[in-house]
Amino acid sequence: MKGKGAYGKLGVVAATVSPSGALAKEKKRAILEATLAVLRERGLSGLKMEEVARRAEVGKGTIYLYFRDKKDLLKALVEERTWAFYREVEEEVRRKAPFFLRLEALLQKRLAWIDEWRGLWAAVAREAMEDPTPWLKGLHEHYLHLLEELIRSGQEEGAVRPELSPRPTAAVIAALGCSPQLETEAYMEHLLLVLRKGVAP
Amino acid sequence: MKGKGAYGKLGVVAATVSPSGALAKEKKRAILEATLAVLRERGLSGLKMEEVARRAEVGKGTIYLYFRDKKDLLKALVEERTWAFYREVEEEVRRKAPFFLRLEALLQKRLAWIDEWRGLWAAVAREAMEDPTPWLKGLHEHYLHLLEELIRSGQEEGAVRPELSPRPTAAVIAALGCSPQLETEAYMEHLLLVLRKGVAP
Amino acid sequence: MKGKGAYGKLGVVAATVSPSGALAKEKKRAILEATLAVLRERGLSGLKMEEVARRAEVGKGTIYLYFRDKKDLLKALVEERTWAFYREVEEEVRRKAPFFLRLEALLQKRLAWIDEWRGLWAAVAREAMEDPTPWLKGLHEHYLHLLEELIRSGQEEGAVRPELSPRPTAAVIAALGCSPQLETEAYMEHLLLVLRKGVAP
Amino acid sequence: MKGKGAYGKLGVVAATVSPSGALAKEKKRAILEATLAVLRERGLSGLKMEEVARRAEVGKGTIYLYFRDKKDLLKALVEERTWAFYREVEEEVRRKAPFFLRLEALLQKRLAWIDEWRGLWAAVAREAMEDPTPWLKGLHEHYLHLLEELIRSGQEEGAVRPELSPRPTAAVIAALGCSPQLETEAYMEHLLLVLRKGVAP
DNA sequence: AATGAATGAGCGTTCATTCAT
DNA sequence: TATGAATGAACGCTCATTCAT
Repeated sequence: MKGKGAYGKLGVVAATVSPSGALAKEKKRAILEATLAVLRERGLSGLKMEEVARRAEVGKGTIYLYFRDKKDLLKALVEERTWAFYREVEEEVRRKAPFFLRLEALLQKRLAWIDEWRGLWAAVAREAMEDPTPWLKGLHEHYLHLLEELIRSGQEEGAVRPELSPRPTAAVIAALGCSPQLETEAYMEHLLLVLRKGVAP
Repeated sequence: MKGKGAYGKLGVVAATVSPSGALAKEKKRAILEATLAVLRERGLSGLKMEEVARRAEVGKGTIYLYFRDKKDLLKALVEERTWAFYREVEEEVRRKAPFFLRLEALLQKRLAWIDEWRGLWAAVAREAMEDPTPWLKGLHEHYLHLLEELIRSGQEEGAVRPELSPRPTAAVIAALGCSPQLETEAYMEHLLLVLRKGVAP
Repeated sequence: MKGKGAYGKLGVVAATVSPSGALAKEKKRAILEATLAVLRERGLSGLKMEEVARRAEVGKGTIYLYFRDKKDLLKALVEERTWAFYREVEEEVRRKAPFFLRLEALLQKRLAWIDEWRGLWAAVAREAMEDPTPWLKGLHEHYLHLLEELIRSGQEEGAVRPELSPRPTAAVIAALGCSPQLETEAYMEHLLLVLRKGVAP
Repeated sequence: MKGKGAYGKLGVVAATVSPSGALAKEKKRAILEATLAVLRERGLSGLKMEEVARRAEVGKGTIYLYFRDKKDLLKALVEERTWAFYREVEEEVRRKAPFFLRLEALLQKRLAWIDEWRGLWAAVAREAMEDPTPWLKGLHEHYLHLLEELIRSGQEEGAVRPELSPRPTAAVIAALGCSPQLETEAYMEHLLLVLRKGVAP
């Protein structure tokens, strides 16, 4: 935060200090990907900037052209990955397909996402932000909205019991896979049982 | 030669049997308690041995009389707290009381436990152990058994729908509060609806 | 500036965070001495904490028990050395001895001091403080006062021409050796000529 | 292989003869000027090549077309500025004008020069050269010669007391403003008193 | 000639761990 | 048993320098 003054003569001062351009985006992506990979393999305390650089095949200093510091890198990672996941969920929710197919695909994505983080998501978010609580709340709210939308569309489609209120049901679905130890099979079995219209609970 | 020098050649590793005695136990407890407090306040990367010592009102070196190193301290913390929680759950499960009272008390305890860790539980466990997966699986299995036992006793008591299989239902209950953002109210509402015998789902 | 909280049970919280005690003072002194030595040999950009530690025969981390950071170390050095010099000057000024003996001794001390810093004094002061100007002004004012006192005592003693005003004369003496290149011999010759009562200028 | 790699094998060191041409000279000047500006504002440790480039409105790499490295840049700066000052002094010394006017103008220039460097001159010189002492001595000798010449011309003109030897007097004048804290008013007062012929000292 | 993205050696600083007391 | 001053390996980050364009 020292000398970010306007560079060059053109007023095209990028929003970030980062190098701009198409292949710059590519490099940024590579760094984020490497970060997650190291995080999964070595855990939070095993996350060293040097190894991230090695993994991303860039110089150590290069990371600092794209991210202010380690904290900023983690923040970018958490945000980017979380929104990417939500975009996928959104797509799935709005896809033209029978409710239970969409539900299953969505749950698979959720599990993949959980697995991707190995339970470190919350801890990384805490490292990344001063007070992560409001941000986390906001994210979760967004997720719940998507799931509510899914339930409603399932009810309109006639696949889901109409007497279920969307919000609590969404909350239950949201809980899936919060911990890597959950028995996903059993969880799904329960969901199918509870949601499916015309089946005795 | 101070610092992190070679760990005792000739196997003369000072067996960390810990000081014995009653007030020694008390000191150990104070250290573990301080560790969790610092963890909650400062996060995983903010956990410094020095601050733990200050909080526990002992010297920095004293911690090393009770725990081999930081990793060992974390391991002890995770184990101690987790088993303490399971003991409470067990007690609740076996208490002589109507099913739904026990269920509610249990869910409250679960929420308190979740809140206690602020989502750091998994990350701390990863710091503490080389390969945490089997250990975590074992723990969770134990928890599920307790919940299954609860469901069964509820069915025997006639409070829970007999057609629910205990295992999947236990899995759903176990998921409660895995993330601090879950809507616990909604979650409970859903559970009551689904479990309670004689109520249309 | 993180956790300076009260240590120990005794309320004897030292003014600094530094370890207190007699041999602690000794260590602090050794570090400061080493700092100046490195500074003289390697210049400002050649001043590495590691070499200071090696020179002071302490561990690198030990320096940080006595000084907050490099800047703080430099600040302590500048202050300590400067005041030490002024104390010597003061002693000389007030010594019971003929004026010209005191003047010569004082000028020798000044030269030793100048040589000690190798012209880096001002640069080090700038590294050490946010805005060094007022502090420098204050120091110099103190020095000028001492020299004025010297002139006046010389005049009372009858050794110095009474028509010289003390302040300007003090300013001229203060200028001696500001740069290591000054010809001290010539400078002294001039001073003797100008000051000595009863000698044609 | 980027970074600080081996300096051209086979002696293919791009002789830093600098780009030639008129506007090339202009660019070199801009870089030197920017260097001094940054030095004054941020001090020696705050002197970053990047900021120099920004100030000079050239690319960072461009600096390396005109100067071998940072050290070379500093050396060029010290030399250029010092000689420029001496040229001004020389001009003043040889100007056709009454002695005391020339003296005053010279002292003003000296003060401006001192102010320009903010006490960093010696430190910068030390950064710039391996062993700066002989070079500094040479410079100072040149300055003293000029001042001696001034004194002599003042004596020939009949304005300066003939009994003063030029060398010591030159040394005293040279000392003016060696430190930014000197009381220049007082210093001048003293000089006028001492030098002016026909005035009782 | 000019540029600035990329690099990595190097440095300041932290903090888990030891051990003399 | 208890302590905290001392240590140095390790890590985050900087910035002079290079070189493809």
